Amino acid sequence: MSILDMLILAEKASAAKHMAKAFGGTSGTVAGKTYKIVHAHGHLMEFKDPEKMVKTDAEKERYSSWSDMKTMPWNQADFSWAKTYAKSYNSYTKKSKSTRDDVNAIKSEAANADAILIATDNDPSGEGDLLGWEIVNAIKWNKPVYRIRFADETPKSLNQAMHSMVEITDQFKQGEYLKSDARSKWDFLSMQLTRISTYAARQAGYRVKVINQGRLKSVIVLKIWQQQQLIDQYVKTPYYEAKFKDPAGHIFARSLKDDEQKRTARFATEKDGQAEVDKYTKSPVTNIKRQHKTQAPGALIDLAKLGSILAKQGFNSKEVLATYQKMYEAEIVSYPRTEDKKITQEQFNELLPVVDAIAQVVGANQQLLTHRTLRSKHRATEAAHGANRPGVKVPSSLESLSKYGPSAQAIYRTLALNYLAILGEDYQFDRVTAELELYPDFKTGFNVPVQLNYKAIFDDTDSDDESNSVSDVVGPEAEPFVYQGANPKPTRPSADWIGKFLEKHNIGTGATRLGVQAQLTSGKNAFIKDQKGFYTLTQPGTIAAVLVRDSWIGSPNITKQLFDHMDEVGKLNESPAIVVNSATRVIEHDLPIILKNSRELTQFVGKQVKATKKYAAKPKTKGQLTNGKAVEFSSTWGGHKFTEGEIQQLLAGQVISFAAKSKAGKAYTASGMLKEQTYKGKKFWGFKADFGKK
DNA sequence: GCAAGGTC
Repeated sequence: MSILDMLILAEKASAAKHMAKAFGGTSGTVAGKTYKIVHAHGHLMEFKDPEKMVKTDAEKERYSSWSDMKTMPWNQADFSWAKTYAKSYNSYTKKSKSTRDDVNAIKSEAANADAILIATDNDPSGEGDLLGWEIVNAIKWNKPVYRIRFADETPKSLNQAMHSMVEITDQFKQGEYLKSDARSKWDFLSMQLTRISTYAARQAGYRVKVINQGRLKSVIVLKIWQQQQLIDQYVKTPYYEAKFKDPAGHIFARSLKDDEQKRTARFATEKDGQAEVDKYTKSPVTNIKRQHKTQAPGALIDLAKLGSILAKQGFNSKEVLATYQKMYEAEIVSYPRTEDKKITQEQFNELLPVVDAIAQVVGANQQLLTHRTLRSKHRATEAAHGANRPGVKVPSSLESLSKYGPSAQAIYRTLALNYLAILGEDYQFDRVTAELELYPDFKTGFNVPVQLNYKAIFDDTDSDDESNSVSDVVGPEAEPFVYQGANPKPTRPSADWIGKFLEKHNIGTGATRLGVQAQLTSGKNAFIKDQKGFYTLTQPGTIAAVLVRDSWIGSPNITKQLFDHMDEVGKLNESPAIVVNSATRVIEHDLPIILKNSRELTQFVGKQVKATKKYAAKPKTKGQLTNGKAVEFSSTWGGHKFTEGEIQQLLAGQVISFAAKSKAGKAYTASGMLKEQTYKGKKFWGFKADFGKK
């Protein structure tokens, strides 16, 4: 006899905490059901390695290969799609640990319940459904499963959700689960492109570790590479154009809308420009208009934007993510991994009593914080977490935050000022416009600040605005002059620029966008070098990019297509198998392209190669053991190449001896036999010397 | 040694 009607499964600790608050405890009665709340921390399960999802020895060999391109594309029907406990990484202890204990803890609580309720936020990608079902399947649950979804974690929303729970016991009829499961399989299959790229780079003679490719990674490195090409190919082409200037320095110019207009107004030489200018005379300024305008504070920032602001101050994304996480756990800042850029009225109200204290800590002028209502442009009707902002717990000082990490003070200051700006009044300015009496096509326009208001707290505009120092006195006359301009230089790749690109194409999520950039910019095998937010590709990064030129995986369109099909799966209009199969179409298409691109690598990375030595995969010998088992092993050892006779002896399980060389170059006689060995947790067959008998 | 998606 069960003790509980319902085991409520939350996605993470903070959600479980909010539910406990909403329902009156970690266990009790809600909506007429007895319950207990447990929580995961994200995905607790993940796919096993490819070679561990297949049955036969031949399949295991096929799916272990990094060097035989004939083994790809993989046949996904060979896979069991079995999952194993994920390794969770703790940034405090810098240790990774299996989620086995977490799953078992949930399992033992479930033993007391009649049903499990998957309770995660209303994420249209279905990720909450997937991680819920992963746990339900892992504990071999065979009783009813229910589902609630909620837009935010306020008691009101959570209690409402409890009154509209639905039964979803058949997971294969649940669109959200099916679509997200298909997405995860698609992404998993895309790992073939990493093996293909690694192989292709080595074949081309590059001593590389792993050349990672995927929907995010490939798009990011290729985009940076293409932009770098544009910059390298950029030729500054000056042009000379007639403009006018008044005594205060205001420029009067024509607005050149298309290329045709630009061609007729701009000249290639200064001489021709001067000839054009000579056609004009000094002109009185007329039609001066002064219009009063206002501008409300901009949007609140998300994590990617915060990362790019701090990058300019010299903090790297990896450190910012880790420090932010620690500050979130201390409740000093709000939940990090959100895509929300607005907040709900409740979230606004919650913070209102402490805004003066926050202002004091960051040194903002409290007298500017007069707009104590939430503007509609910042208000969301639903937001699970709300935009990144300070928490209700206010630190005693900025200095006290240093214990969370090097960027802690900068994170808090930036978040706080950005948030406090929405409590400032609108920026007030005069828009002044004027034109020339003799040549009315020549116009000027500029803004004169009247009251900075919110901009005095946090200025969100890029600095390419008109200078504030221009005088607001226009005219009375303006004289023609030769203006020298040039075609614009392509933007330098930066964290901000990549963030906007990914967001525009809907690639990755708020959490993964910054995470992947952190991954690509750190470690020994980094693909991107980050210099105060500006990106350049390292040598392996350049190799990764060149290999995916003209490929599908390097195109933002592949994610769009994947998501479009996922939506159809979600509506049960399309079979998940079609989505998963489309990954195989990508491998078929991209494999020959990557191999072809590898032949052009020297053209782009040739000069940067440190080790010019050709580097090829070690030659392997295939054969059969006396028990019939097929094995593959290196055909050389210690500088010695096994003879045909030695290979037969090794396969027969015999001990052989030969002249070998140590790494230091010392000659000795090696004796040993063929053995199954383990390297970094992976099993392989190879010659094993018996040093005891040497 | 591999992906992207959650999480700490």
